[in-house]
Amino acid sequence: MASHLQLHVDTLARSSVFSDLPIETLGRLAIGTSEAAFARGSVVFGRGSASTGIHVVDAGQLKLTIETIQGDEHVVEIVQDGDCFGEAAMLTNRLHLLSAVALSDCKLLHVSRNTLINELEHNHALAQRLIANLSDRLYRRTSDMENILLRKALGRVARFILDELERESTSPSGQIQLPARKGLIASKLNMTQEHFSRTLRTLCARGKIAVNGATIDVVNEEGLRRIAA
Amino acid sequence: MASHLQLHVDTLARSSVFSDLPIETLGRLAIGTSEAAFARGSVVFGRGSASTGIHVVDAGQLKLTIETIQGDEHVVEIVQDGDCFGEAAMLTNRLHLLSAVALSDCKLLHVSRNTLINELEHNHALAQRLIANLSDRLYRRTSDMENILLRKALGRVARFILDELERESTSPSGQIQLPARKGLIASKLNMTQEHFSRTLRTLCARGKIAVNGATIDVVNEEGLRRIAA
DNA sequence: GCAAATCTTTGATACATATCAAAGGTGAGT
DNA sequence: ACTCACCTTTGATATGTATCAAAGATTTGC
Repeated sequence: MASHLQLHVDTLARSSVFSDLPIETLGRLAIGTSEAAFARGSVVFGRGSASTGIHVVDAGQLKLTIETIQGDEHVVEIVQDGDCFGEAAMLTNRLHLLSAVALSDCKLLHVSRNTLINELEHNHALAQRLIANLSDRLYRRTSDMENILLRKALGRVARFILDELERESTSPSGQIQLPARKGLIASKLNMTQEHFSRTLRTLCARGKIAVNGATIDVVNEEGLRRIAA
Repeated sequence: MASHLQLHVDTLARSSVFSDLPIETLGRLAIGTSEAAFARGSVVFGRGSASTGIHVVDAGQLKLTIETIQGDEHVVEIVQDGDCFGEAAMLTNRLHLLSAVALSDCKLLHVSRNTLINELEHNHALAQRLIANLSDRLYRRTSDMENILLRKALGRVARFILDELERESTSPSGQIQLPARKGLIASKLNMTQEHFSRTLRTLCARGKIAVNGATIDVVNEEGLRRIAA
């Protein structure tokens, strides 16, 4: 039992929201935390369901999507190790707008609403972490909107590649790995898979990039920048 | 001087973020607060500028937009009395993604970054208000994305009208007032002014609504709902 | 209350992107 | 290694929405 809790504490400490919080805080949160595995393709929560708490990804990858009744979907975000999701619905006490679906087998931690709300009642450090988390999310969401609404397909893809290039300062300069299947990225960029594929080829034809499966080499960064302006 | 501060305290108390906070908190915030008037059309802050604090609308109406260098713009939000804006850039300490432009003559309060950050350092009630404010904003932003990305023009306009209908529980049932110029609403719904105009006429032709200037009567709510599905 | 500026509607046309269909790849499980 | 399922590419066509242009309708400022 105690070791169970200790594992949860460790996992929480590795997440972006809860890292660096006092061990006592994590201990109290861990009591209201449960772990669950989700197989590839399973739905963690669906649009319109009530929020029961916040989810933290321990392992695996998930997509957060908005969907129509007819089955159209749009990927809003792809989350993985250390990310958390479902905060907005929990904190506003409203129904989930997004659906969360496992893209690979996942291990998730679930911190219950009550536990978090109670802790938040008197824990100022936690409140500050949450503020940082929410404002960052809001900022990035605004940035996504900017990319989707202001640019045409060619510019959106160019911007996406440049953003990835910046995020992956680790890998060999001038090369990125697509973070998910192309169809999902296309969806996040608000275009069809087919159109994404064609757009990538256009960028190749213009000598800006070279595509090799999920690997993209940026041949002409300055040119990309001009397209993404 | 003291009366100046008192006025700021009153205004802050009328805003959605700061209302119901202890008078002492508001007093401290008021010290770092300045008031400014902005004429119609003037820019409060532009995209890419550094955040200096948070803005609270005392009177007037503003648009928050994302813009391209070429001058294309998209309205992200229309703010007015009691609303505040600029939180995300301030709290993440990043540059403004949005531009804020006065749609009418405005009176704004500006709470400086330092003042707010300092107060936030030890004021838990304020932190909780900020969390509520941010999560609500994030939730609504997600909802906007849903409307823009999942529906075609006809559906977006239908959804917009239904949302307004719900917000305006005050006015005579089945009637709404457009909250801004049509061109701005069109932009918020990610379509041209021309297309918005045509879409409105289509909804009239189909017997769902009746348009009279900025007043829209909902003739067939159920039909609208079907279109907005 | 009138002129000027600004907003809105309408029409004709062009373009970006979606959709449908089918072939080519790639990877997982046996 | 082989098959089956799934992902990706390519092609042909359809459609939604933007753009350009100009006439009406409001609102603003003097």
